[in-house]
Amino acid sequence: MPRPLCILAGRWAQTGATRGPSRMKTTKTTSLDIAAIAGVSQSTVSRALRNSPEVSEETRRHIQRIAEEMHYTVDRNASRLRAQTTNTLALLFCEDEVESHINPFFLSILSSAAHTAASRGYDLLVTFQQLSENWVEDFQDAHRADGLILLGIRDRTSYDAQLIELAESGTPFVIWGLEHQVPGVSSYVTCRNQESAKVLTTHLIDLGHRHFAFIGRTSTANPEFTHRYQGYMEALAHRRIHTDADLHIPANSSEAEGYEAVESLLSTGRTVDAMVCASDLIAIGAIAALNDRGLAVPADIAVVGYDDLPIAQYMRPALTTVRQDTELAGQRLVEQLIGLIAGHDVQPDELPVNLMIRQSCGAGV
Amino acid sequence: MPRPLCILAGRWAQTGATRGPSRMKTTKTTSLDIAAIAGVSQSTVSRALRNSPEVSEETRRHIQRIAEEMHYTVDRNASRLRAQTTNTLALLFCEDEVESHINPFFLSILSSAAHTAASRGYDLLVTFQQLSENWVEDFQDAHRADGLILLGIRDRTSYDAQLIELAESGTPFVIWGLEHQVPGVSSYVTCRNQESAKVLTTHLIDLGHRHFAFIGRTSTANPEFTHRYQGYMEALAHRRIHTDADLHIPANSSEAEGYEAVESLLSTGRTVDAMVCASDLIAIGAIAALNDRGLAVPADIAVVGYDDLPIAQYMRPALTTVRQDTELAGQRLVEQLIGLIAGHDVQPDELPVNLMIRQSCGAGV
DNA sequence: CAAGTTGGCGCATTCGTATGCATTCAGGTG
DNA sequence: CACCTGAATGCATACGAATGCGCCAACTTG
Repeated sequence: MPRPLCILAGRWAQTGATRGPSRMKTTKTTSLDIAAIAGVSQSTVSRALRNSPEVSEETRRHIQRIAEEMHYTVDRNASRLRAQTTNTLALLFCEDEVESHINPFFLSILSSAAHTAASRGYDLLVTFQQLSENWVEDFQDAHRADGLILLGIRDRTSYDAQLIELAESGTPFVIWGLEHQVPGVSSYVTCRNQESAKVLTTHLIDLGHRHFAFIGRTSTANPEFTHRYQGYMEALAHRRIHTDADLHIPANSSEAEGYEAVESLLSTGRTVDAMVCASDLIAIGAIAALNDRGLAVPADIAVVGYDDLPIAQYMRPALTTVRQDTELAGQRLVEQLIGLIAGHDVQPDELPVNLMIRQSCGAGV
Repeated sequence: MPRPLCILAGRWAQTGATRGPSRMKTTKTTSLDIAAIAGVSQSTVSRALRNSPEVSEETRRHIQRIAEEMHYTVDRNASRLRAQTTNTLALLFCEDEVESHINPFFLSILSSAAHTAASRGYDLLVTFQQLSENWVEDFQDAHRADGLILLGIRDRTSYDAQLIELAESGTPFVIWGLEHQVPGVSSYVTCRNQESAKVLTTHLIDLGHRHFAFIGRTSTANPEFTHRYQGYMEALAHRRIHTDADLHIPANSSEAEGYEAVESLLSTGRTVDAMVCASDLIAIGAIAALNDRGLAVPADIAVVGYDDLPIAQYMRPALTTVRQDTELAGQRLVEQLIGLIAGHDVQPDELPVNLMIRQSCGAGV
């Protein structure tokens, strides 16, 4: 028996002058149209396009070919409404008012995260969020995103309450750079900050430096910098090198604060021959300040940073620093988040890093 | 007569163990729930929350208060499906395979665009798009976004066909840095590249430089650089300063190409005392190359860039460059796009720029 | 060969909101 | 006082895809 003859959905050419000027609008192609052409039901079309095992191989191919020919694409809003999902991940840059420009470092994470999300069929929503606002309602209740990626959370204390609320609401999320995990709900990705800072500092010691300073604000509030500081102190302790508390200057990650930190350090008149900066931005500011005081890097003083921004290898002297694998980071953030959304247990990642030895430490080529 | 007694929608506490482990799920609050509590119909709730003039001031306030107390938020998927809109803007970073890392310059545009979009009630979707893929179906047909913002289109020829297709599909879009307009459908935002390059070059001439080179690839393919080059040539012509064709070295916007360009320039043995780079990244690479050859900036040779990346003011010598107002750029891109979506006629923007005179040109403080 | 099994598909309903149209009621008019 | 007007609200449906359930035919099995 032949398939029943089908009537093409008869809704065409409603010239909808609603929006643009003179924008022609034939009614959009729907799964019903495809069904009619393929001679099957709409349900079958839906299943075929989602690769459900319930449709036969043959029918599936038939439908998929027609869909492609018709340039049909599943309407995401309808799909999402019905399935109660968003297929969207939200990436939040958490901003301080203090820090006006975002760390360029995050851009490469963003890029990698966007690629990974796309390849997994997820959309990526980007927002820049103030501390004060509350995300939970926005993202969970309004079905804006299935899960969150949090970048730039440096000040844990300010965020703690919100993180707890977020976790309690059951919204899956992953954090970059802060070891905060609620099994089944949230996870994190960090780099081996402490270990790498220790290696980096040891390298400076091996080069003969003995008078160290550390620039970067540490506190429970600032976990990455704190771990780097701990690694630094470990290396010094291990080699029995003394350092004073006033040789640790707080600074957030910006050129400006790096600059200021060095100015205040120099004004104390302390002797320093090596400076470990908690980020490249700080190092860049620090080197500028040193130059302005007539001090040469690395001849008079060695400086190292952390992040390996693209600029690091093109500065003169080129900056010795620690490269974090931002591509992997973005990828893992997304993969973990998708795992959490699917209800899996995921393991946090502590990514390996690479020491990039260049000239600013006095050892480079 | 009192309002009819209302029955609370009786759908609660279905423990849906579909997704997470042990994730409690009471049924989501809907506009029907709000309606029941407020003692009105769902339609009225919908209208009240959208501030429709059809509901009385009193009812509106009543409903809005209840909605707030219940932490109710409109479900975006349902709303979008019904209204056939997405309230979403897509921002595409158009990538070359060549250029692996994105210009940090774009990050600040992104940030500003995200803020502006949010304040207008739009979501911002970010993707990194390959040349080859076709956006039209994805974004228009699948209701992924109401309009597109295109960043990083440098090579016009490769994109032209796609831009035309996009315009024909009626998808509103705006482009950064490329003067491409289809009235009612697309528009653009650029900076006054030519004018500012002329001013910048004239400044170098005033400082006494006479032997110029320009580094940056120009072609119809690369409109921003081309305009900067034109401004540069205008300034030279105006002051009757001669320059040869081989003193114009092509380079895309990256440190690496800037570096190479200078190497190839120096290997020709030509005398040059001022170098105009089409972007800061190029200038950074160029300065590195000069240093590596033992040439001092600005003592032996002046170098200027374009973009005013954050790093520019912290290099030593600090880089003389042209600041583009990225905040305004992001804002205008979004505002134009929203205008186009609403069916308005919008005017392209040519934003003013600022000359940032620092040390690398030999004039700075 | 009858009875049970299963792969493949269709029917009907559902997701939560927006909106055209019908309805109601208060106030104004001739 | 009958009638009209308009403001405010309710009713019913549509948006387009996903999915539980039921049906049918083609098998398998004893």
